[in-house]
Amino acid sequence: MPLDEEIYRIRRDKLKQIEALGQPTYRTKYEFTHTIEQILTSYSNKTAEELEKARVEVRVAGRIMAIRLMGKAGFAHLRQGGQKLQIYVKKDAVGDKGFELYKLLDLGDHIGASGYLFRTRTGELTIHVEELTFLSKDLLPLPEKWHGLTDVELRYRHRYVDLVMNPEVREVFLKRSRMIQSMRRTMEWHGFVEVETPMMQPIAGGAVARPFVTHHNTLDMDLYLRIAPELYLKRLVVGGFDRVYEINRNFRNEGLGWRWNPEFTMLEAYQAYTDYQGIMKVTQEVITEAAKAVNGTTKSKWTVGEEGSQVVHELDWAHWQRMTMREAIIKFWPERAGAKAEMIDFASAEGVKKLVDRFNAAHSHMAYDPNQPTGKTIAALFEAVAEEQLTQPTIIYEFPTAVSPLSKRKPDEPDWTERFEIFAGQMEISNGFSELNDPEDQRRRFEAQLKERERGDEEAHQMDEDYIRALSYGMPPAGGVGVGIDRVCMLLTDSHTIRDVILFPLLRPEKAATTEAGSSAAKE
RNA sequence: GGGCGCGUAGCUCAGGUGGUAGAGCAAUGCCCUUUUAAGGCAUGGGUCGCAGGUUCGAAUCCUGCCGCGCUCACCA
Repeated sequence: MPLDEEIYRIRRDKLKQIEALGQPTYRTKYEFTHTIEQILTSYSNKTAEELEKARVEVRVAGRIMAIRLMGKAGFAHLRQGGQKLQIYVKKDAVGDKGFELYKLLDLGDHIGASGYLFRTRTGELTIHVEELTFLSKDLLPLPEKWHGLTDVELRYRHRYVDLVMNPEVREVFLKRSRMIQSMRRTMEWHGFVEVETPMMQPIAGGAVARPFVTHHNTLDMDLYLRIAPELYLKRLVVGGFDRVYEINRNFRNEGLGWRWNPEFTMLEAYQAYTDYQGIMKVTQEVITEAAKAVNGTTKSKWTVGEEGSQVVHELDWAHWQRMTMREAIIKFWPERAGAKAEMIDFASAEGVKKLVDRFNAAHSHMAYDPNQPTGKTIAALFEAVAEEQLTQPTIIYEFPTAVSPLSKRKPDEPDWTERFEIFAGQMEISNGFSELNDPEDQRRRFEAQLKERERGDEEAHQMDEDYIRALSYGMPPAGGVGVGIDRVCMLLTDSHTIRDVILFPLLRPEKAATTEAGSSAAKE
């Protein structure tokens, strides 16, 4: 019999013995007087004498994380709400039955304990237990107490165990919660209304990505899980919601990686009567306030590099660097690539091609397709040259029209749009622009995207006639933005994989995949 | 998808250049009424990821597969 089955059986037997002691095995509730955190904050500064003089009676509940039996007395550590408190169980104090119960407890069990506070010889604040109440049994063995659960796969697959064993994991998700609360507060403060728009859409629009497909039986139609809420939120701006936002999941059927999970959370917002500069200001404030809510300061640590040669950056969320995409390419132009790029180079396809040639001669490779629009090449060049240099929060603005099918053009440079992205820690964390509200221009942009699609770009935007109709009813000028919540959370918690800020990241199924793949391979 | 690495007890890990499996924690029994990675004595626990191959003999060598991690390309 495998060990965990044996332990399971042994612990079920103990459960029966516990019942025989008169303790319901899965009772419905336990009235506690204090959380463990309350006890720690209220009594940590009380001396042994003070606790003795004015006895403090408490009832707490928690999970046993350590247990030490010494003949006719014993200790245990209870954890509840992320905090730990020791209890002391003495046969004289809890009686024969109470002590029998104590001896039947295992690591991981939930119990209630009532008694009074005291300090042990070593000074640790402890409950002197007078009554033990059994609450729930852990039938499966917890991981080793010292190293905890470190196997990354098990940590993600058995997140519940990860959370029990690794307090710092719990802390990251508490910070994530505080971060999102703060973002909602800031948006509300600015008069934005939170809405929910479809997750299942007949046309997957509002971004450039491959969608997941699903099917509705009664209507017999294919639907796409949304890749962005953008086009629906802008329909709401048409409808008179001047300030509107949504915090919710997007789904993109693409690769996984340290910054990519197929479902991820986005804050997306639209503000009427402003442009990309206006929405940029709101976005900066949302992130600055979130940083404060998470870490109590606008600074956060960002550790880069392998263990041993680590560099710790201090990200400053109150000071934002700013440059146009073209300025960024010029600024970060690598010395190895010869003469620096100049503004004039971006004005023609030939100029851009020369830049790519120079860059590729010095570096390894940047894909270049002479048939694709020049703007697309410039954007690719930016990613190759500058993106990995962007550690501190940096706003990059003015993007090529060719890669910005939903943004308004710059009045003086129609090949460029009023669009910005925010970068930090080598990641894009936000994307915003002055929203294109000319329905005829929008139709031409969609048509240009359709051409890209015909050229084989599966991710190019689809035509959305209803969206054009909405614009035709008149959308006020507006600025809009999306903020990648998971990535901001990574940056604010010094987490270097998106899986550490998503409670249940996508993994291959545990057993089924193995068996299925195995059996189909056997058939072939 | 390509490259590199990993998979041994419930957990954290040794071992491995071929000779049939080890530690600590966890578990079980006994001792112990202020311990704290409690301690002491004893005991149980493994298809060494899966399937084939080489061999008298495979955890170890070879092949394939599965899973995981890192990395490159595409993507927020």
